[in-house]
Amino acid sequence: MSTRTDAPTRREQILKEAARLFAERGFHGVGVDEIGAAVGISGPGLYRHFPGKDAMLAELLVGISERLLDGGRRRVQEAAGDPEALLGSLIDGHIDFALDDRPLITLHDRELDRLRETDRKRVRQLQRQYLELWVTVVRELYPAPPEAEARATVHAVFGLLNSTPHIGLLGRTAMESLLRRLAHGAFGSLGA
Amino acid sequence: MSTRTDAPTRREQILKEAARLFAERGFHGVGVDEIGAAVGISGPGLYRHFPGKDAMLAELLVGISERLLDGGRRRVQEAAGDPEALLGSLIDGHIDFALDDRPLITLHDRELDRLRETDRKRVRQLQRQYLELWVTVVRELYPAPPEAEARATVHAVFGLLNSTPHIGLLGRTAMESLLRRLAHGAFGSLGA
DNA sequence: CCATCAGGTTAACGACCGCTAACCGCCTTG
DNA sequence: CAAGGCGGTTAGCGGTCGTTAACCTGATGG
Repeated sequence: MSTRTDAPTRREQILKEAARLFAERGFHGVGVDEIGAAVGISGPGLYRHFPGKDAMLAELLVGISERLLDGGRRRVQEAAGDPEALLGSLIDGHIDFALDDRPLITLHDRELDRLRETDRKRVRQLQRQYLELWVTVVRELYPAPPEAEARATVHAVFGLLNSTPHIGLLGRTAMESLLRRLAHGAFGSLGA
Repeated sequence: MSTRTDAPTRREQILKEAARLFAERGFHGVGVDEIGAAVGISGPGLYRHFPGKDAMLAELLVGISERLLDGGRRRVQEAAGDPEALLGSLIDGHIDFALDDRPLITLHDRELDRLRETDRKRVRQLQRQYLELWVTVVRELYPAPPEAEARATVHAVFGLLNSTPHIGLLGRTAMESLLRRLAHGAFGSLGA
């Protein structure tokens, strides 16, 4: 667990505020002037840090997809050979992500089509690989259902876990354990 | 079950295509010319049927919210006194909706903030009432969890059921029964 | 101590978008 | 058969948006 203590760079500030604004009002609904204002500079000043508005969205989506996949792969390494523990670990990791980076989780399946084809393909590939991690372990644990069904199940559980943006009043840890229970309950129904 | 055989009106064509386009590219990402082109007329021709682009989105969102709530209330009437059957009925109804009106389900929690305050409040109120239907029956069936938890659970299951936009290759009926099983599995975890 | 450069500023341009204006043909109906 | 309105059309206006141009300033380092 490496925690950063140094101040965020201007680039990072911009990305964070852009993520929040894009999630709130949609990519096309946010102007560069607003993003600039959110970090205390004015619109065109952003172009010292990014070649364009598209590039900000691209970096956000590629970034989150890479971090999700990396985290998933790390967990596969750690819990190799114990599918049950691994699935639990993947669920916990995804929940942490959904609760910590709410705007990014929102963007991640909402604004994908606003990317240039190159970036979009890259993001989709990363997402597919991440999903594949889940599908593999789900199929080890529940061999009965056909692959398409396992895939759809994982998708649906993602939808369940990512539903968190809408909610507030339950507290972080309570929400965490609730989502964990619900996800396990959903997967469990594959065995019955 | 009342099925319509008469041809759709121009208004209905417009709403359907607008829903599809809004879901695909976002409200701000679609121009009125595109919507017009999708129904074979050109941009400004739409203003013979709607006072503006906002009004199309408003009618779509209010419409879907009302239909969801009406269907839910009907099911509450039909299955009154049998919470288990009622929850099953609500789940089935929501699944039908999610599979039949995919673009609308997408819009419904994605573009709500693009509405004028009046319409937004109305939609939110309808959504809240619909959610309340679910929360009531869930609390009857699983009295242990506090209300906030029941509410978050219903939200999460909505996320699960609405995840269907992303998927295709499983076939309508297979998807239907899978989602039903997953939703019951998630709710079931509240009793353990 | 001056040159450089990173990181800002404001002005402005061209494209696009929602919407209005003005016009028109066709069906309906008294 | 004339009148009117329904449902279109094209032209164009005003505003906004992403981006570029030109300029400025304070810190840095040889």
